[in-house]
Amino acid sequence: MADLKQIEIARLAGVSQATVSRVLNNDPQVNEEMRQRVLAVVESLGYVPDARAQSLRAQRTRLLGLVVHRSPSALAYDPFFSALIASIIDQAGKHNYHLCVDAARTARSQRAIYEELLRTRRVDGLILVESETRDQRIARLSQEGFPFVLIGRYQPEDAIYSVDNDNIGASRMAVEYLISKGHTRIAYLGGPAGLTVTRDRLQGYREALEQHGIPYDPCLALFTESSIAGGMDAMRDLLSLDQPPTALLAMDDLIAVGAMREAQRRGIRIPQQMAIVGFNDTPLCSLVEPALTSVAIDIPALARVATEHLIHLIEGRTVSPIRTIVPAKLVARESV
Amino acid sequence: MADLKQIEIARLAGVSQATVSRVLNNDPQVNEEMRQRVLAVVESLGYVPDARAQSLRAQRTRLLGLVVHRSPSALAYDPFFSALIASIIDQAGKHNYHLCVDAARTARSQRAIYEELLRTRRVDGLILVESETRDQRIARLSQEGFPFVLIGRYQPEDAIYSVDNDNIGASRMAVEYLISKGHTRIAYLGGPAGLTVTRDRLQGYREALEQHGIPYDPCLALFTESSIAGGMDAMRDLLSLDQPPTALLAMDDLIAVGAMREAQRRGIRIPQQMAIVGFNDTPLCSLVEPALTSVAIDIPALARVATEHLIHLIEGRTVSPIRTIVPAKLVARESV
DNA sequence: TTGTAGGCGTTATCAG
DNA sequence: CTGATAACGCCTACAA
Repeated sequence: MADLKQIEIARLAGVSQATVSRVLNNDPQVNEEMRQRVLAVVESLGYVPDARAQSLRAQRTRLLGLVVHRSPSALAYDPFFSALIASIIDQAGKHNYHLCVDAARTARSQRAIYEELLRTRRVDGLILVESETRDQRIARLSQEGFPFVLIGRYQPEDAIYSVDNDNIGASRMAVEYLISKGHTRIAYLGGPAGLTVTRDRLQGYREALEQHGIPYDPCLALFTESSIAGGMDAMRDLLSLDQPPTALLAMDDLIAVGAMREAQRRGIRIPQQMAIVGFNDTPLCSLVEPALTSVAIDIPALARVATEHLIHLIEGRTVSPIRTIVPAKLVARESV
Repeated sequence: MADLKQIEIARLAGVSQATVSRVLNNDPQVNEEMRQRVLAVVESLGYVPDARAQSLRAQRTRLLGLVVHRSPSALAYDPFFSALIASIIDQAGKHNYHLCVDAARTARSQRAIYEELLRTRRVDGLILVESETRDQRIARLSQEGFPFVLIGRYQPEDAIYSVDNDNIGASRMAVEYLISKGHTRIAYLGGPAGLTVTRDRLQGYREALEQHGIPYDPCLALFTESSIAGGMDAMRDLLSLDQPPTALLAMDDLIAVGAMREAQRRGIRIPQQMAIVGFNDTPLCSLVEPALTSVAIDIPALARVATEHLIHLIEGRTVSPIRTIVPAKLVARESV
């Protein structure tokens, strides 16, 4: 039962091992009778081909890779990442691929993990997230000709496959919403400054301000890590300003919730004294008091496009690099 | 650059391919000079062995499998699972293993996924979670002699490797805490009734009641799905009872938060009119108002033990099956 | 239509 | 101590 291989099946069915292989691969030109004979044995023993041998032979593992730049605890509590991973697993499964997830805490180990995944050919392709302006990984992977897609942005935009939210537009929309509510002193809480998402959303923020004749005040644009603690820190900084803002757009819900908590801790009422908009529309939004207004990202769509493009790339159906933009929308709740 | 193999290295170093392999595997009996010559070429070209070939040859992939019985969206928003996955990735990485995560929505596809992972030998071993009393998977895997560990419980307990929280004890402790606060009408909200966790925590609940002479009322023990919606439903049921409870222990934080929300929506004050204890001590606890008292599970410890035992099993260091219990503790906040 | 045989890149067992 | 050589299980020309 344990070490079943095609040659065993062949013996029992009285055919050659090659025929077994052909039957299993639906080769149309095998005699119907033999096919049945082989299939009968295969079924009865529950034979399934060895993925390791197939991987070597076919030069592909049917494994997709995703490396997350988070410590385990940060990953665990970031609903955006959890949702993304879940959606990718789902999509990959539909195409008969599996997902191999790795985490890289330190910058040094990041490098090593990407190298290992790439060079060992353990995975057929990679999905990249959280791109930086001059992303080392992207340069490396393009140069090696390794299949990958980016969820994010990279320049020049037509150089690689990428999928992204309409970050600039979504951010502009969110700020315009705040302006329409009468706010003019609006802060922006970004994630790490190097990330393209941070910058794109900053740009949308600035565009909206400019369009409404509100001067951009650099004191109101802060960068922090994507966590509740990061949001709390940022809010402390904002409140120590001479002229604190009356509204803020945070780059994700964790930051927004952290900021909200810190403000409330100091007796500031939301939304009366401080309006807050988050990003990602995670379930957190409806759990906090008041419920958080947030920009909804279509994570399943992001995952779907990324996965499908990657599989196309892997399977050699080469099309020219494509950039896909997934729309976002504002979900109004009580925090504005 | 692309298709580098040992034979290329061998040619450039002027040795045989076998020697290259030996050097890479730290065979102590290769001449130091040759070793250096080979290593020089390896370094300069950045050669790394092909994992696919190694997998076939060694009959192992260095991949661990985890199948999550959740729909993508449910998985995404369940902090317990996210934390568990993250911790396993972390541990596996330390032993040079990777994690392959799959999700099985329907019962039918579950079966298929386990079969495929097992039979194709795509992964070297499996980590199982959410065991049921008569778990099909476990019977199957034991029978096939496939390496696996269970995070949960299965009987007989010494038949397999398993790691578990002290669920009975933890639950008893939580209920005793509620009793010490003067409650006598205490409800239990379990997850799906077939799961051993659900039953174990129910048992601890009953033991605590019994010990304090409080009769067990089956109307107060409800089973629902692990989600906020599940908790809301359950609370509705509880409140429609003739004698609603004044306190409740929920099997996880999602259920607890759902129950809390529903109670608050109906004007019930927490903890004055209804005390609530959750399970897992996820970050949700400090996000809700009032902050949720919860039983803290040591997820990293669970992941560590499970991963290490599994790797032992895979690598053939056979010890007799072991059951490990990880202690839990109560984290008191404001909801009691 | 079917069988034979070579090779995917490694590792490990032999001789030398 | 090193170099041929044979697997590992599968797929696919090529030959029959």
